[in-house]
Amino acid sequence: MHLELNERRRRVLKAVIQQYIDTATPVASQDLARSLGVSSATVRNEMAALEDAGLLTHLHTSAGRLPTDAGYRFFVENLMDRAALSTQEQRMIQHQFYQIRSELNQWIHLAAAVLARTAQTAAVVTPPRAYESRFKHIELISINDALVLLVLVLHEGSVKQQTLPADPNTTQEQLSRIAGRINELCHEASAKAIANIAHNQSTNQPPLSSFEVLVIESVARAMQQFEEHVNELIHHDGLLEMLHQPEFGQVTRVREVLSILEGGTMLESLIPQALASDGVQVIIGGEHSRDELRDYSVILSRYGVNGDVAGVVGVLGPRRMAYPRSISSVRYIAGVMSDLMGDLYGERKIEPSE
Amino acid sequence: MHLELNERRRRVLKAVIQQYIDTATPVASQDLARSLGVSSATVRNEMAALEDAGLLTHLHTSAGRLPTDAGYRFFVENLMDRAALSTQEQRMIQHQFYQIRSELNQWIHLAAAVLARTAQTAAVVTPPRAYESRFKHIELISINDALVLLVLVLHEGSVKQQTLPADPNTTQEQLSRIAGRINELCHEASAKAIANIAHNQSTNQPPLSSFEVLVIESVARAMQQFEEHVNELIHHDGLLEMLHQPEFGQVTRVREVLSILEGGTMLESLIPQALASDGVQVIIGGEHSRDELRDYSVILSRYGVNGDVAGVVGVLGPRRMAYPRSISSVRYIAGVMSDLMGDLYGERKIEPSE
DNA sequence: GTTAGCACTCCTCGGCCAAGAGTGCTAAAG
DNA sequence: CTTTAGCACTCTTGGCCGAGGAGTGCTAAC
Repeated sequence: MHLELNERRRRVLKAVIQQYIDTATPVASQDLARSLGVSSATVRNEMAALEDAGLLTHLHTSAGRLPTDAGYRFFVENLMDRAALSTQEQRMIQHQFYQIRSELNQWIHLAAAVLARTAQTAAVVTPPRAYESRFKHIELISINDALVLLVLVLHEGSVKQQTLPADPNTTQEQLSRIAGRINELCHEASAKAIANIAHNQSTNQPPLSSFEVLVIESVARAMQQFEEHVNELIHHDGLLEMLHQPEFGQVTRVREVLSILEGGTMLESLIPQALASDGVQVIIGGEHSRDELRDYSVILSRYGVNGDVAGVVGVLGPRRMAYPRSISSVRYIAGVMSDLMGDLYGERKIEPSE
Repeated sequence: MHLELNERRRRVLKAVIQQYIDTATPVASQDLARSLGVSSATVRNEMAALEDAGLLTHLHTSAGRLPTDAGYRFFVENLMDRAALSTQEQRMIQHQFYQIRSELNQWIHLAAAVLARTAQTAAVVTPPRAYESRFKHIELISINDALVLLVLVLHEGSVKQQTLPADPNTTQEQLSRIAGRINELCHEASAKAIANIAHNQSTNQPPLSSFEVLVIESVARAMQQFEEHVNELIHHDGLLEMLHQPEFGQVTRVREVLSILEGGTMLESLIPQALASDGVQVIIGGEHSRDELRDYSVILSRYGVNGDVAGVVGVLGPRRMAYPRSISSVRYIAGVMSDLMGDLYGERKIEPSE
């Protein structure tokens, strides 16, 4: 991967990629001659060499050069200026997260919005998910004669709600007592452990009422669903802005992007991969085996608290993407979100029990 | 609006519109001659009359006819067959809602998905919102030494969560006691009433601790925000499928739709209008004053429990939309959702107090 | 009132050509 | 051996033209 390239050849490659990212037009030898202080013929020779090396290509004889996947890859790994976001931008982002730090379920909206604006492409964010969710607390609230609202709080802070049928005339006091008992029974338990509590009735003293069993089973089911992330949704933002990029001149491109985002590729393939990796993942075009990604690049990072709970944040854009800026943005925002989550319950890791 | 049109002329108009909806191609006199049992010349005469009446138009001399806004309007109000969904479809939809009836926050996802598939256009759904939200219940859950999770349940069943800073070493028992006191203080109260509780400290006996005031203020703020629907989001689905329609041949169309959905037109203009109206609203093309809607039609219906809590469900598509099917779908799904919400807490309306 | 016939209009699409962009090669210069 | 000027060559792009075709509007006959 790390090819032998002399200094000037690297400069040419870098210049081609930067200009192509900037203008979306194949770059001609003439364009670089001036800034490199050599003639266009010399640049052409260098370009031809880079093309032999598989880093550049061109669309037809009389067209300028543009990078291949390998070219972009080399750029990202060896050539690119790793510019961080300006401190001003960092402050703004921090500030916005600070504003809503208490509203957990707005995080993903904010993260997607900020990332889309900062990286100037479409952003994707998944909500944080526990590897193994642990029970924290339930609450039972009477809604009317026959219905009860079950609010389930999981350890990493996510809240699930559900309604359950109840015996008529169950009072709120009774419900609170029941909730209290279940909270003790299920304290810190995993989904499996809770399912067992409902099934191995005999060990419970006094035995559980049928309503209590129903509640416990509902809790177990909700936690299992949560772990299998049946409900996991990808939130995205910035699609509209991305459509102004020239690569989206025809509607099929738009359809491709939408079907990557909403049609499963993201969820089935990219997100799991990002969850399983450390650091920022950069996937350029056809490097990924999924054919529908051929013309797109994806930059993803896990965020969260190590080994405890994690989500994914990142961007999706055309292969011709502002890699330096996008990578910095993804890295920075993943960091901010991880810090915030650390504040919320990272400490618990250090002080083992509550 | 209700023009004088003889029977045959109505038949011609209806046939033109149905065929145009079907094929997206201007319809020629020849196309209708067979099915109407007259010659193409006769059809042409009728078409010319309909054009004079402002119900049809054509793009250039040698092109077939297509409906104007007024033509579609006449069709929707006087000509269209009001076919209900098949009982099989109805059962399927009912069944799907039944499956997730307990998971309130999945309703809008399901509704949008089902509607998009049934009506075969893009669907939009807003979550149910109370006209004036009333306090139901809070719960305070210790997350770690310095942070507390506040879970707020509103009367119509929605749940808000928020984290608050707390004195170190506050125990869960203390928090539960505080929650209990606040639950009593705020019982069934409105946002304003709760804000007053926090401000008119003097009336409280014993006086509220600073943490209690913080909690109450947070509750009041959350409820106010909820009423002003600062956070109200429109969920949509089916965009990808709609892009296969021939009107989306160029990307500007896609941008237009996205900016209607996400750029404010929906939220600022259409949703409030639908919330304020009874029944199914049909807005055809330029009938609405917003220029960006010129080429689109919108069908919206309020759903919910009358005077208590309501949301909006509907579809957005090209003007050439399958009105009969879309209108039936929107009406039916709004009905199903209203029924479900009625089950949840509509009864309360009949039995005045809890 | 209906319809056959026909002239007329306007769009669509393919082919063609000129202009332009940019390369690759060659041969000369450094 | 590297660099560069020069030039022929290739391929795209955009405009233009003209044939073909679709569908109308009108007129005159039924």
